[in-house]
Amino acid sequence: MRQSQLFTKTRKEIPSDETSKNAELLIRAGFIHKEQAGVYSILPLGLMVVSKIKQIVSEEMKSVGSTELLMSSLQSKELWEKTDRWNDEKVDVWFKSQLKNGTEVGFGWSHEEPITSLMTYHVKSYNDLPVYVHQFQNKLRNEVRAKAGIMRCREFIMKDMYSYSTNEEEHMNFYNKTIEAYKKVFERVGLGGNTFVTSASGGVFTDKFSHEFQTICDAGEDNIYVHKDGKLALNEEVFNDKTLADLNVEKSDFEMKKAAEVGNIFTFGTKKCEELGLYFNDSDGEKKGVFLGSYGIGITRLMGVLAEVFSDDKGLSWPKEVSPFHVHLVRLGVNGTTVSFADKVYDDLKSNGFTVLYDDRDLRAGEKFADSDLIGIPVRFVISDKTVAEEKIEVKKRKESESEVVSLDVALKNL
RNA sequence: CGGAGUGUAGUGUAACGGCUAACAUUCCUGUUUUGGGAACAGGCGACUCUGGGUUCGAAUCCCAGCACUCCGACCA
Repeated sequence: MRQSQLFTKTRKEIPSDETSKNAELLIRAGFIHKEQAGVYSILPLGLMVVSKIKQIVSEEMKSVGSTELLMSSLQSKELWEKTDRWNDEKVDVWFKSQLKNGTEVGFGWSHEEPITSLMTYHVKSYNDLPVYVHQFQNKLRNEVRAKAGIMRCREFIMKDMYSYSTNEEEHMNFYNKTIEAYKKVFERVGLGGNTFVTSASGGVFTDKFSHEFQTICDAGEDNIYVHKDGKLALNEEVFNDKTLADLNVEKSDFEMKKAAEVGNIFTFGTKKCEELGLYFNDSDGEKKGVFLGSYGIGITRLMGVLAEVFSDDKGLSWPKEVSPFHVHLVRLGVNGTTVSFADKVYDDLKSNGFTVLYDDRDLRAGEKFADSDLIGIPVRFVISDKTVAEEKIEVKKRKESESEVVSLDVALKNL
């Protein structure tokens, strides 16, 4: 798109009410807008990043056999009472309201209950299982304290996936496939090297262990212990003598790191489905409870982690896979030849299937470069009165300081 | 939810209890400029978070509320 049509403005000044790097940069560059503490609107550039992340997650979820749906945000009290999770003493993040007639409703902070209830209408037999579904949805959680920019919000986008299996073995098969799929997600968004699968407690979800995906990041809220082999990692909450003994490892082989939880997976077992009346008839005619698993990735939090990890003193620096555009085409100068050449390159890039942010504004070079660095598209093409004579383009990568002047054909190889 | 701090043009800051609340930036007009956030001139923009109180006089002091940030507790 033409940058002259992008309504968002960049800011030089750091917002005084933000101290986290992710929020500072994302706000300054025009990716998000703060509405309240822990509540952010997503602006066009931010939405492009969110869409890229969603696309990657969606592809990987589909690769393990999940189909996408979209649950409602308003939820009924009765369902959550069946599993004893309506009570504010049990779940303290509920936002609740009531209908005009006094009926109480909750705003979805998670969807195990409603989606399991939904499944009772569709799952009757072992022939109907397994079922894997996921959605991208705005979760509402009444966090006592929002913090760290978009890392912990009261409203945020989450991918949640649910698996319904006939037995534990079938469940574990999917669970393990999902671990691999999650690893691919984090590799694809550029965080493969610093994201660890860690064992953690199940929290309010389950009595069993769960697995978290933790990305090493100063803005994170968790402390994890990474084993020197680089493969095993444990959350602080389960880093104790018993766990170490169970795993047969030495405490001294671990190093503590600050990390942000970008994904997690839980095994529920059959209890919740039984509480909500989700049973199936097995091949021998026996009625059995369905085996449930739950799998989350915080999409907006992931954007925050990406901003934290991929940025420098000049601004954001997106990995190629999640950048809002493939290339930032910066035009310097307004003489006719330069403009028409830049317009042509813009059209050529688009027709080659690339997404382009075309800085067609009549501003000085310094301001354009500063904006370009701040927004952080990985590749910049500069067209100016200097380069236009030979119909060349100056290519500069966001992470590098040198640039080269080449023809369009050569420049394309950088994308 | 405990503790600490901060609320002044869109943004970032200043102003001893005392003149029309200042400066920078953004934005608007114009001139000149055009490879790292240009220069000059003019202009718009603030009931100083809200409500009380002290005082001849409050952005400034006091109280309450609200908002925001940080620390802790909590936490997918």
